[in-house]
Order: sequence, then structure tokens, then C-alpha cells
Amino acid sequence: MTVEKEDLGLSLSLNSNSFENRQSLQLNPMSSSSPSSHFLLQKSPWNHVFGSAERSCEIFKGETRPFLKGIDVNRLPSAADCEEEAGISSPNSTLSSLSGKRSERDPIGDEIEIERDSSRGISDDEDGETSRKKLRLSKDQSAVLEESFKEHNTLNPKQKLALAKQLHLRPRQVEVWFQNRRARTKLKQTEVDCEFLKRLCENLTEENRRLQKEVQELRALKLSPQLYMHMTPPTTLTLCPSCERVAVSSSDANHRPHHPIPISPWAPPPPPPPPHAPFIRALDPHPTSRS
DNA sequence: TGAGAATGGGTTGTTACTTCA
DNA sequence: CGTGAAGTAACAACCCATTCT
Repeated sequence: MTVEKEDLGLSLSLNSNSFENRQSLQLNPMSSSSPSSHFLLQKSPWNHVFGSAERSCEIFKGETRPFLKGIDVNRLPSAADCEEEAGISSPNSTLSSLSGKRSERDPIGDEIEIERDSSRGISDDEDGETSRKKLRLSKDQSAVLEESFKEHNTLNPKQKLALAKQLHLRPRQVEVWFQNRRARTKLKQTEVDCEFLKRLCENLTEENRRLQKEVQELRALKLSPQLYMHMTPPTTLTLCPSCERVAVSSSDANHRPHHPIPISPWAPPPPPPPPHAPFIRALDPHPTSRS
């Protein structure tokens, strides 16, 4: 199911690959100080994607979309919606372009102020009841929002308004949905990171145990000289002539594991791992995503 | 009881304005 | 008197914790 792209400049195809799946593929804790931050905090300058406000206004005027048929209209958009849109004249309406003193800004500031007021419950919810109304978004609404989020996890004011209009929601609802969605994404990412670190820790513990055992065996061998003398060198541990530490394999022509494994647990820490650090790579769930 | 919509407070970045050397 | 730097206020967007349905 695909919605016309021209409407919002968004890809709204509702295919089956879920966002979570795609997102988990981005886990790469070794390449970023905060694995999730680069994903979460990226801003999306896709203003160019949107057409003029007038155009979108026309689109929403009379068109009936099949996928919106079942939409639960929480609040019908005000009759002035199109006038609101017409007020957006700045072709470069970005997040930052809206900052600064309101009185000096282009007319959209007023619309946003209205929107903010209404969406903060100042006027909109006051249909006699004081309690806020939490209404479940319909499946279609959620699907469209989800698809938008897949494309870009932040919205500029134009996009917000357009989405709100399309879904018959208040702009504030769209904004809140995106905020909550980002929070959910971050939570999920944190869980994935946590799981990854847990596995990393377990593997390191296991590796440490194995090495300790190996050290003990070597010490035992050293204590029995006759046995020690007739022994072939260990196949896995060899002294590196250049750095005088134990390398994993001496037969390797490239001297590949140049990075020594310290025999003593109290030995100074090895230099930073090379890009080919085999242990880390083995843990990396998405080795191909590494740049 | 969990999911998710909504709210309020705090933070940050941008712009306009004012003051001062 | 003009000018640039620094300080400040206003504003919007965002994040986060929390409430509430």
C-alpha cells in the first residue's frame, strides 16, 4: 500500500520491514561514543521535499484517501486550516529559522503560537471538560506517522502541519507523537546496547578464564624442567621478538596478532586494538556496517 | 498492567536588542 | 559618531520524567 508521495513529499509505502529491525542494524558501539546518539540526534533538512503550502492545502481540501477512511478523528481541523497554511510563506522554514524574537519573524510565528497555545491545552481541550483527552490514534494514523518517522525522525513546522492536516490531528499531537517515538527508539536502542555490552562482558570473562588457565598450565610446565625441555613450543603462544610479549601465533608470516596477550593479569594493558581485532569483530552483530 | 498519548520543567540554540569600550 | 564585542531577553524546539487513560 502506497500513498501518493506528492502529498507530503514523504515515502509512505507501508511495507513490512519494521523500523525496529532497521534500527537495530545500526548498532555499532565500537564506532561511536554513543551508539544511539548519532541516530537520534540527526536533524533532517528536508524542507525541499515539501511543496508550497497552498498546494498541500488544495490537496487536503477535497481529496478522500482510501487509507484514511477509518481514521478516528480526534479533533476535526479548524476551518481556518488552509488560511493557516497560506500564512506559511517562508520558503526556508527550518527549525532554526523560527527562533529569535517572534515579533520580528515571519507570520508563521503567529500560527505556531496559536498552535502551541491550543496544543498545550489552553484552548483546544476546553470543550466543557477540564480533563485532558487521551485518544488512541487509529492504526492508519499510526502507520502514516511511523512511515514518516522512518524517513526522518524529526519534523520541521511545515512537515508537522502537513502531517497534522493529513491525519486530522493537531500539530501538537504530531509533535508529541514524534517526541514519544524518539523516546521509544532511544529506549529500545539502550536495551540493545545493554544486551551487547552484557555479551561482551561475558565473552571477556570467558576469555580471561581461558587465558588464566593457559598461564597456569605454562607455569606448571616450567616447573617440570625435563618435560619443559622436550616440549615443542606452544602452538598458540609465542614471544614476539619486537615487543617481547606473547603473540598468538609465531608461524604467521604477517605476524598478524602482533598484539600481545599479557601472560600476567597484572601486565600493563595492551595498546588499542587494531581495526581487525578478531575478538571484537566476532561479537559485532553487523560487521558489514562498519565503515 | 503495559502501551502510548499528553503534560510540565529544564536545556539548548538562535535572533534581536542594548550597553560599552 | 560609528562600530564591534559582550551581555541579555525572548522564543522555539527538544529531551526527559511523569501523569493519565
